[in-house]
Amino acid sequence: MPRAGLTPERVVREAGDLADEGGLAALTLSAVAGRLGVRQPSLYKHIDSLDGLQRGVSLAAKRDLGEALTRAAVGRSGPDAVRSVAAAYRSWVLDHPGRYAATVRAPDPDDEEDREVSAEVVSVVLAVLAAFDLEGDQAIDAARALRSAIHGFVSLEAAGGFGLPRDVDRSYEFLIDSLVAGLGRA
Amino acid sequence: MPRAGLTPERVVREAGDLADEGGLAALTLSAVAGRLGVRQPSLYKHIDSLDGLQRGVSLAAKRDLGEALTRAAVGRSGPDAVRSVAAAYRSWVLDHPGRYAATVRAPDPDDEEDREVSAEVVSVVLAVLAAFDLEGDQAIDAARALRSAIHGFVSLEAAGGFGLPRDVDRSYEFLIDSLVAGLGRA
DNA sequence: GGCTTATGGCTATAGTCAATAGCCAACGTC
DNA sequence: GACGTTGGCTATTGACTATAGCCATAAGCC
Repeated sequence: MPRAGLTPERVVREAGDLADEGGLAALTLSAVAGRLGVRQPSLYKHIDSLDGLQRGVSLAAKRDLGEALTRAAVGRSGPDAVRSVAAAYRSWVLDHPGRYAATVRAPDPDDEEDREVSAEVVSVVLAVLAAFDLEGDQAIDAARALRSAIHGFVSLEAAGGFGLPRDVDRSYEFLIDSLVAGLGRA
Repeated sequence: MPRAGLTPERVVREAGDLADEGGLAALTLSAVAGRLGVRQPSLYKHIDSLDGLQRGVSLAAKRDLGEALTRAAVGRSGPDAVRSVAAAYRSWVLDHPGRYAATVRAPDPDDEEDREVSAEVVSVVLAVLAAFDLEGDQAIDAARALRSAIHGFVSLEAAGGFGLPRDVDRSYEFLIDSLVAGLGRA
């Protein structure tokens, strides 16, 4: 038996690709193994469980999303930065629907690594709102609001939830612009 | 064998209860059958498939949510109506997390019945925004924005996505108030 | 009441999953 | 080149969806 040269990283990457192509439900160990040219039980040499694999996909996705958001934020501030980050968020999700779905699963509250990468995403959102002169709790509220709006929109969009024939790009701009206009004037 | 007196409605209701108690993942035919005092294959006399059962749970949930929103809207208008509907939406979801999760699954685009009950929810949102003098596409944009914001917030909340120790009720109020303030000023 | 038919339970079973046990060849180390 | 570790493998278990086919109950009809 020649070795396939697997690593946890390769398995996680392939699992992410599979999820993006066929939805999170298509992420089965058999399917991942098939893609890697290996039998299903062999994966257990590299992962703990299906749950662990999904966690791996989720962590990698959050890291990647966080980097994309950071890139979108550099050199910008205020409403401009918010719009840029929001656009980057949505476009990342549309490119990686399955990986994004993996990030949504409720994490174990004392999963330190997960908290860390999640905090990074939140920190970009907080940083981008810094120019709005919100203090203390209001800054947290605003970050939650922006995250909620973006997450809600892209989730509904990904689930095919927008039935009416209205341009989705414009609706997204409207949402972000409205929220930006409303922050601090509530 | 005494008959258990099942109906599709009872099966769907029990399935919804199960989903609310243990999460959508806990919704298995064996578990539903166990609750109804019946063997798993017997359910197939009342439902088509697990997928069909989930669709049933989703439709019933959307109907129930729609009614709750309608009740919250009557006799109110403007920002007051928006806040009332938003509060009703969130509280319904917190009461029925599993049923709500069932509604999120991407429906078949030509499922007429699903389109109908989904449209009812959207129509409440549109009605509640009527006082904001938005015309044509802007009304659709605003409805999408409000739905996205609410859905995003409650989804993140249900998934345990708000780590920081800030009161969640107040963050929700902030979100809705900010959006209301921003509508029309974008 | 008795006959017929449709219906709603049941057992048995196939097929797909995740997961574990235990085997053996390939590789690294000395 | 021998040795231990590692990364594949087959076989198997148990949970799940789903189907096939049985039979008692309930409903309708004379």
